[in-house]
Amino acid sequence: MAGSKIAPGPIVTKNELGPRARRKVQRPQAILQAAFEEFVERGYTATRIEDVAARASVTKGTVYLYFQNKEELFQHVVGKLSQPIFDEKQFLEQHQYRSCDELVRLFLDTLYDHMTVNQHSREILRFLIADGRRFPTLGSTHFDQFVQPLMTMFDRILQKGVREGVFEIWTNDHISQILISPALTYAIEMFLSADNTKLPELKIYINTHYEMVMRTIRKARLDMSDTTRLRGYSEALYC
Amino acid sequence: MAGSKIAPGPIVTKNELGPRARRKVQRPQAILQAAFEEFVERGYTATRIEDVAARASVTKGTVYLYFQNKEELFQHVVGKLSQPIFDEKQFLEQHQYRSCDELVRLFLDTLYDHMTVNQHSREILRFLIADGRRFPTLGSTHFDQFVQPLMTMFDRILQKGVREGVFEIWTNDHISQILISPALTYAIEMFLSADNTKLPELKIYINTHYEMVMRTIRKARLDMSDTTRLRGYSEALYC
Amino acid sequence: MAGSKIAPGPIVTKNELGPRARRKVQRPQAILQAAFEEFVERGYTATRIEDVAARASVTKGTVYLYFQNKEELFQHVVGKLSQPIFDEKQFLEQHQYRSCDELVRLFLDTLYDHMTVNQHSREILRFLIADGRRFPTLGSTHFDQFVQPLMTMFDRILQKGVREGVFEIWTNDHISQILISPALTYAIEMFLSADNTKLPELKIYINTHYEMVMRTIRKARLDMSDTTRLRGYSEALYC
Amino acid sequence: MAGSKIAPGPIVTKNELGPRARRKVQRPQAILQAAFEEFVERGYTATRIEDVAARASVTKGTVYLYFQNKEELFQHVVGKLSQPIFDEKQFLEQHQYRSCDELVRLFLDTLYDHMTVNQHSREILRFLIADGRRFPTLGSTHFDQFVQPLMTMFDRILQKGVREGVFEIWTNDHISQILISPALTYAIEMFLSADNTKLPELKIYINTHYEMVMRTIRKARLDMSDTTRLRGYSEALYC
DNA sequence: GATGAATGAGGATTCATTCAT
DNA sequence: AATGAATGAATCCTCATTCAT
Repeated sequence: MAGSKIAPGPIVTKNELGPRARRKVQRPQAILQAAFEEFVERGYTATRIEDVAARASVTKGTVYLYFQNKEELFQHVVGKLSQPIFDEKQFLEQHQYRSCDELVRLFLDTLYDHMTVNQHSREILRFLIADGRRFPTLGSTHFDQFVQPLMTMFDRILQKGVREGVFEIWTNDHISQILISPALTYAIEMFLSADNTKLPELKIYINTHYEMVMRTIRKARLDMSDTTRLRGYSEALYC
Repeated sequence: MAGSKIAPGPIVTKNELGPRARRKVQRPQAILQAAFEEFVERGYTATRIEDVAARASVTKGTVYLYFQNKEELFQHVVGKLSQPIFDEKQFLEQHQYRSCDELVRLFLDTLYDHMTVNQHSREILRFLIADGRRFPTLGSTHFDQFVQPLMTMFDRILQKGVREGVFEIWTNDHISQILISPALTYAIEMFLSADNTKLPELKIYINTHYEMVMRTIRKARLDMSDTTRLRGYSEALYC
Repeated sequence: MAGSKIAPGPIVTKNELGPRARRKVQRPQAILQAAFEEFVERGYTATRIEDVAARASVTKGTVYLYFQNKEELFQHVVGKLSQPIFDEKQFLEQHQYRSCDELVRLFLDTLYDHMTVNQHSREILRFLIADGRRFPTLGSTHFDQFVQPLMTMFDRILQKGVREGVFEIWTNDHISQILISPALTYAIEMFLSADNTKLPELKIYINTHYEMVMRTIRKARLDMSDTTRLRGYSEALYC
Repeated sequence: MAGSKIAPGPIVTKNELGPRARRKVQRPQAILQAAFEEFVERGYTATRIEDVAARASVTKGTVYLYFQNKEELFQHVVGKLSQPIFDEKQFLEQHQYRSCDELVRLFLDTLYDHMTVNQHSREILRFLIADGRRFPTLGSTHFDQFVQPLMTMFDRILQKGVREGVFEIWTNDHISQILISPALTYAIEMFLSADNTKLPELKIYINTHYEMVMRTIRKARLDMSDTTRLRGYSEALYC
């Protein structure tokens, strides 16, 4: 920009930024974070730009310095959240020597962990549902960017299991979606219960979910005689 | 509930109501219906009382004749929706001679049918999620009135199956909730996909869901040599 | 509207309006008048709806009850002003026995009268000039509705004079426009001089204007010895 | 005037200015020019300092370095424009041997030329009319600096004609103003017609204007018998 | 009971102006 | 001298709510 010609302030030889420049980089981040929190707390319509600004410790005007308007701000917030929560390749490589059963368990653990720990991954759902009508693109965008990758990865694990003869999938119709569903239910319960009093204890919930998955897809081995088998590896992974 | 004020006093066996009285009874119903539709379409904040009024073919003032304010109107709308979608006793009596497998299937069919056909049953979810923060009571109210009964009924079916020796349930922790989850996922997908292009075909989806449930809970499949393999432990857990 | 069904208030048999209805008719007029005055005083951009409202003794909201937004209000104001200031047929019939000289004088008198007495007829010019860029349609609309009729009428008078042999017009090019110009100059001076101190005295100004017109178009003056001096050439040009 | 601060200190006979000093001189000029163009395009209120700055290739801050605030900037712009468009003495000396008829024609040609070619001379009018109320001094200032000199010069030509016995002025009341009026009308039409489609062809318009003037003021000579006299000199001057 | 005109608090957005760099 | 990030007053417009008819 024009600034480069004039080189305002010290000619920075090192890679340090002046306080102005540093702030200019941080501001939009701070605003996005503040906006996220406000949107989460109140929803799109009820969120006031002024509150976003206050939370980011700036004033109204500053928000408009970085974002055209409220809608654009919202889109940016959601866009940032829609990023895939974990990298497929990395996941598979990292755990390439695990059994398929263990992969399923790891997948679930990672998924619930994200949902629980990472507020972002969870609250985006609320946006999509609450303001989906107002921003029709959001839904499909998020689906492509966030949900689809999850599904695909789970599918890969299933297929791996099938190839290795440990899983048996009787249909390809929506099977991943159905098997993952309890995680969604849990997420939704999380924001339905204002106080988390009635919320299921996560550990136990995952156990049951995992068991459901395994019972659904594990190949029935004729020579099974160890009734405690299910317990074993589950406990090995999850303590 | 609040509905009692408004509820048309169902059983008017004798003399019909005069036109005045009839209107007095119908007006609030019409307004509630209109409000429901508007709230569904736009969410709480974005819904304007005037639009509700117009949709109900009355004027703003009239709305305030029957409801204190916008918030009360909303509460009434949600309250009305939260009523259980199907009656447990009736369901069980009606199908008392069915096998447990069939009961599960019937339960699922009924559930999906309600969600698909009955906009109310589906959209209430959106309310809860979208405006849950604004109305903290909603979540738990709805849970008690709407979700819990569903859960309980499914539980009864499971228990019946266990008693009859066809189902085997290894845990009591959230099992109903987890087994029903795919229905919730479907509902959410319904309002996330603006156009219903990508929506799974319902029949197939239910089939997979049903299969998942049965594989999870059905006692040792016939083609397995050891049909009793899991019994002991399941009974130990489930009392 | 809905009101008719219910007939609010007394069933008015005579042609009296209730206080509400009466106000409803008067309000838009009052708002338009107030808007006109504010726009005149400050121009489009600097005029605040709230001030318009205050001047009309209502509140902001009421203005928006009758006009979509500021721009529409402005358009209405201008539209109302653009109406022709006097009726051509009526003017000609009313004065059919006057001499052409008298008609010219009457035309000028009427024109200046409107400009002087009727603030509207004068101030519209300011709008067109000041905010013409913002509302491109205004200019041509006003020209068609307001200026063109004036011009046409003046033309008719000239032609009448030519037919009767008292006027002689050597060209058709913009002659009306040029002969009327001093009125425009006067109008503009009127709003350029904040205090009307330096303003020409109207009567004298019109006299000079009239004389200018007559000297330009009157056929050979009587005190000239050669009354036919210009005839040939004028007829050649004007057909 | 205010211009003195900014005016480049006209007579720099000796040593050239260094780049710094040169910029110090050029900046305000560039800003004034940019401001002029923006004010012309949008009017006072709708013009944003930032746009002025951008057009002058500087930043907002720089504008405030040279001008206290928006209003002062505007005053400077108008002040600069109000300078007389042509020098009376120069004009008269330059054309001292022309006939009075020719002087009138020359005067008109110069006037229209300025209005047409020189955007400044024309647009100042728009300022005065559009924002006259906001800046009451503007009107009279401009009148004194711009209009009055024009009028006076035209008066001088008339008086010269009278002295030489070719013009006959029957009154002193506003005669110059009235005779010059068509030029104003033309100017106004220029900015009323967004596209210059309907605009009169300038050459022809001036011809008619000139003819009007001459018919109004030329002394009726008894011995006139040459009906083509008017054509002659008009064509001589204007081809 | 019903109406709908009127209200005015509230929120999005703009932009002149300041000032640290 | 120049920059441009930050400010916040100002203004348009909306809409829940009231109340005279």
